[in-house]
Amino acid sequence: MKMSHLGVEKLWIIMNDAKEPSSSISNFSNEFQSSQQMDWLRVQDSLKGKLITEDDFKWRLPTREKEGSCEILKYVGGVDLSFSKDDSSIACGTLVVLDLTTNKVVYEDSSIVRLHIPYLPGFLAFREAPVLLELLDKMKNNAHCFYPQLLMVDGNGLLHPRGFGLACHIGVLADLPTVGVGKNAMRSSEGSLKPIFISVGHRISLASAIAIVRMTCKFRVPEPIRQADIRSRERLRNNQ
DNA sequence: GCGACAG
DNA sequence: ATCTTGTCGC
Repeated sequence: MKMSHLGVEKLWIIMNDAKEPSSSISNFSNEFQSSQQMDWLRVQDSLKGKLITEDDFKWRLPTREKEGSCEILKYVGGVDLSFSKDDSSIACGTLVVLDLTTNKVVYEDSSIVRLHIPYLPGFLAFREAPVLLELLDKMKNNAHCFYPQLLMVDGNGLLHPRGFGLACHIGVLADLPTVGVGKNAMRSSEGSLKPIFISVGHRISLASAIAIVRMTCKFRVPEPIRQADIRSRERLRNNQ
């Protein structure tokens, strides 16, 4: 009840924030964009109702002690998009899966697409999620044995103006535990040299999210995301 | 009026 | 996100 109230308030604010444009073209364009954003706010609000922000998985973190018959976290996925320098609407979405026991990439798939949705702060998911969800879907439908038990997303989770960033969006729609990894804060906070911003995506607690990111960080950015980033850039360079 | 604003 | 050169260090 509180949530729906909040949603309505925000719609109202956006409409009243819209400045009066001088030409009717931009008037129409602005109104179109506003109504689009109203839809998006409703989608975010509704998906947020399904969000789980605590540990909700059957596996457990790898430890050095030998565990019983419990499933151990082994396959961690990473997703990222790269963009063409010539045509900024051309993007390559990439999904990789790392085996934590060997630290090797055991799965890689990517897709080059033309994006029609612009990037708008706070609405990144509507631009980037579709390609990534498709890559996940393809893997799941094939019942691939390396399908990730957890997914790291290049973008924020709860660290978002409405508490529903790209990592949450993908997590809920794919029904997969996700962790958000941001490389810039929405509100700049230069406390460290170059921090990364870890936030809860879906079906995981912040403590677990941090622990898992830690154990996959060879460099600043956790390896699953770093590999997705490197490989998507590479594919865009060669192919198309 | 100026700066901020995930990727 | 992308543009952009060299440079310091393992």
